[in-house]
Amino acid sequence: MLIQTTIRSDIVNRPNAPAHAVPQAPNRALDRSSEVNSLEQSMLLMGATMSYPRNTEIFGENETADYLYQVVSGSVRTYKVLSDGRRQIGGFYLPGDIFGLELAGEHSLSAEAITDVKVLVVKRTALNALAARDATIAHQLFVRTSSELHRMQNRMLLLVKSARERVASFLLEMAERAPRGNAIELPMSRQDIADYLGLTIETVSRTLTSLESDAAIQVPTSRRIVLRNRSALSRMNG
Amino acid sequence: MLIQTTIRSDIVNRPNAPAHAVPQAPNRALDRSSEVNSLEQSMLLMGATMSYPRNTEIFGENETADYLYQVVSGSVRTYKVLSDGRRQIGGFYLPGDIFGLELAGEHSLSAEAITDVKVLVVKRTALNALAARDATIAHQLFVRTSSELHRMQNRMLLLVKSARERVASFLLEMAERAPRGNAIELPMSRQDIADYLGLTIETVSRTLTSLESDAAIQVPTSRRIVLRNRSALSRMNG
DNA sequence: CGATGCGTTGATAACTTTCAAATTTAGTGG
DNA sequence: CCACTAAATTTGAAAGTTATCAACGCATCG
Repeated sequence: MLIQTTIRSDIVNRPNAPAHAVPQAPNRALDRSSEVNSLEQSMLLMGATMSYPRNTEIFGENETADYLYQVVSGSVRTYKVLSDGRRQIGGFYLPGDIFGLELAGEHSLSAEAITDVKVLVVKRTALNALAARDATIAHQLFVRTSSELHRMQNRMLLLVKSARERVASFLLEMAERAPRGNAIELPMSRQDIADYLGLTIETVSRTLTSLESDAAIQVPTSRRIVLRNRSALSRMNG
Repeated sequence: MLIQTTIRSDIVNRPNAPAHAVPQAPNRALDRSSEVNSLEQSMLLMGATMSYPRNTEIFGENETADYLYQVVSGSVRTYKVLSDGRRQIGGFYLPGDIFGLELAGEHSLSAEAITDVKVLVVKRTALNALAARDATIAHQLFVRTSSELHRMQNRMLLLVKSARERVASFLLEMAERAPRGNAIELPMSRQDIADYLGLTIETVSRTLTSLESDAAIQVPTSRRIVLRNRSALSRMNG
């Protein structure tokens, strides 16, 4: 059985910030930073940094999953292509996020660089060996897998809603993950968003336009979105 | 952060079979049965059996998650109700399946008995204590959480598809989980199926009728479905 | 029986996709 | 730096899919 697991760091660096930058967010991550650091520090010690240009593949579905990745800078998407050509995006990974953790031997999704990307690459066998003798590391892996499961459950709830609700949820999710006040800098295209939400690009575009005319958001450029009324967006979330 | 985790046993007993029955399936579960048994046997030793009548609550969203449950007989659904009254079903649990494993203190979904149900109830603290001193148990918990994540990912793929594809996937999933040849005995109502697939009962009903007229299935009674052409159903799966 | 719950079927409305075209943005070479 | 081409996004109109509203059938249960 193939498992594609993704782990989100509690400490999300700003896009393009150097990997070793101290997170400037004065948020809740601090109260368990020591735990977070032990896994992240281990990865930093064991890992090598790799660069991938925009739109290149990091790993492919069904390749052996020998490595685990953490985004240093840039953004990554994982995806699956169905037999009829439709593409479903599994997730977006921002700096600090971990992706590509497989339980079994093969990746169940492919991963691509959305922008030029730097990733920290860690050998899976090395991390497993560490987890075997360090219960803290093992626990963190478990916790993060569980977190990812929780995220999936929310995603599941999202996917049964209307286009408007899906887009609103997506915007709130992105705003939470890369906080810059009320503005969001989207690294991904409309097509990526559409394939993430299970909609078409036209529907995503129209929905954004509609949210803008309702004064819930503002779209100064296609990749930049300002949240004008978060509570309205939250209400759409069900 | 609230985590609702669910674990599916590799050994799925037939509905209504006694908990201690030796699984009669001559399938792939055997090659790691010793591992599977150690968790299941531990639960059996530590747990107490409880009964819940049809349509009663086993636990509620936001209740403290002190226990973990394994279905002995009957079927269970987990669900979440959105603020506008819509209900999304998180999963169906058949005999052998484990549900209600939370990472944090509270359940993120509610659980109800679909039919009269017997469940094995295990104190979470007891199982955690066991996992702390038995790496095999801890590993099994991790593996099963990962498995659940994998199932969620497939579910995610399912939810972006058409009504026909969703229903086909649902039928194949149920057929795989409770194998009785080509017939499926559904414990849940059309409303449950609809809330699981993110559709309305009318659409589910019409889709079943349509699949029947295409000779892909046969619906002798509303709760009993015979798969007549699995490859046709699989093709719909993308 | 009559009431009630569940499932099916029909007609219509709402929403999303599809197909097509216009517009804006980004990238490239002079 | 500007002009040009290609790519991405937005907008429009029509078609397709699913939801909604309504009615009917069927079984169960008091």
